[in-house]
Amino acid sequence: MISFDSFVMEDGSPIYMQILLYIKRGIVAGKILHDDELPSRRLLSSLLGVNPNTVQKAYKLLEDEGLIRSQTGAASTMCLDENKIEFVRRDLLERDTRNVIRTMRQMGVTQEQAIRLIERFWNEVES
Amino acid sequence: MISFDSFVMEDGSPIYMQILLYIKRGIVAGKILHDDELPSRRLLSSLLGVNPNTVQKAYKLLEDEGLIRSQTGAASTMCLDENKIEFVRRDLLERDTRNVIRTMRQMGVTQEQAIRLIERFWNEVES
Amino acid sequence: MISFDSFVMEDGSPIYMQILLYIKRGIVAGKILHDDELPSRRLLSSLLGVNPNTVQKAYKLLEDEGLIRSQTGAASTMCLDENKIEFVRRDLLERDTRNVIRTMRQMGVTQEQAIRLIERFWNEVES
Amino acid sequence: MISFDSFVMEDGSPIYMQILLYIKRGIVAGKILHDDELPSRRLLSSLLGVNPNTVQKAYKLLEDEGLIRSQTGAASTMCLDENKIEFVRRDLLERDTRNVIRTMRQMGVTQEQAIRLIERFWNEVES
DNA sequence: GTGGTCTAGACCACC
DNA sequence: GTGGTCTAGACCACG
Repeated sequence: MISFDSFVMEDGSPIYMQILLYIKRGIVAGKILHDDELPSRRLLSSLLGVNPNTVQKAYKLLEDEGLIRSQTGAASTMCLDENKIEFVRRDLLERDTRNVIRTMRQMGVTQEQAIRLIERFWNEVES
Repeated sequence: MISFDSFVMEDGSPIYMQILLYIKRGIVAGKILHDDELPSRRLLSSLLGVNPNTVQKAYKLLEDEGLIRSQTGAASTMCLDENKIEFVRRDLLERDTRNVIRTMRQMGVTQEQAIRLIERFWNEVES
Repeated sequence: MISFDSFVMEDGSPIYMQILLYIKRGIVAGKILHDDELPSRRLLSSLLGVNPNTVQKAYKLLEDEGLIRSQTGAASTMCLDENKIEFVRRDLLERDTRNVIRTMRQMGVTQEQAIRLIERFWNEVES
Repeated sequence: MISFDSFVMEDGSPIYMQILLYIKRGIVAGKILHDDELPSRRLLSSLLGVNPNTVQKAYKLLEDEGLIRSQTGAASTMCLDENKIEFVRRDLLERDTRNVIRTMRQMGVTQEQAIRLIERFWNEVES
């Protein structure tokens, strides 16, 4: 069963999108594998303290992307292969990195300063 | 007049918030100074391809924070001093860095890999 | 459920203000009581042929005044006590009366003529 | 020259509309007559403390209704006849009276109470 | 279904 | 031209 222990809710972006990205990042990290079972809508919504509809929306989008297989009466499972994983990896890793860099540069931070910032805060951030 | 040349619109967060943060990051970068003139709501909205009200919302929030001075019939101007700038800097730098790190860790990226990614993409990102 | 049967839309003042005043006048009239349920934003907006946001604005202002209690997923309800009712009564009765008198006097109508006009039209106006 | 001494600015309705109605009510009152001269845009705007454009807008609407005659280089003058006056009278007097009555009835005020209110406040209201 | 927010377009008052 | 407000429509999260 996929763990949501390290899920941290932020505000500013829709909850269903945060759930969706959390799962995609787990795929990139290799922590979420083919055939892994997802928690039920009901269970996850109670874990995260959100509405079941919100979880449903995230699952639905992942299913539309072909990353999740749902069947009534049984747990949804991940439906991955090397191609999909590679696609998600490229998409997320590059996009996130580029966003970081753009943000830092907007603040006038140099490459060296950015690296220093990451080193300084790396071990403080809650996992 | 404050330049929005390097503004890049993303999705996932409200447009008015992206505008607000772009300005705050310019303050941190030292590219936006006290008494600098802001583009009018109409001009900026047409530059960014959004509704004037969306710009208005960003400006209004900055005015509520005391970072902008508005008077009808004249251009809005920045209203900064050392204290305000330092406050914005601390707020943004930490928040952005922590977000980056959390995202990276969710993707199973180590500190060393994160630094490598930044080095690799730093010069590719449009300024 | 509070009735809006006798609501008549005019132009010249913002719709959200007309809705707000209609409710306040119902409070003064004793037709709207503590714990009465308000129609939902969507229902009322469709009844009046306006946008749900316009209703939302009126409700929000009433909530800010403490006259309405709202919670997502449930109907909004009136939140009244004797003090609030008396405050609204004094505010509205005087303000409306003074406006009437100023208008009439601008038109050169004497007190006697004004009373005659009211007597003449009183029973013609739709309730 | 038409006097604006008793003009009282309210909020909630556009200023240009208040000016327009003030003039129409003066017509109804018989205080404004055919061929009377209107103050210039510039003079009236400074008297009322508003923008010349706002006065211009009111004058323009009155001109469109045929109640005002404008000619460059000379003062605008009222352009009235019995028909127009009667039309304005019916329009304003009836509309205002009906509005008053509807407002009062919404507040649960009886005809007798309404008359009492008017008698009570009549002499208090600034002319 | 409920309340709340974000974006959009038109209008008002001012310079 | 400027800043500000009102109305409108779509979307989000919740019950």
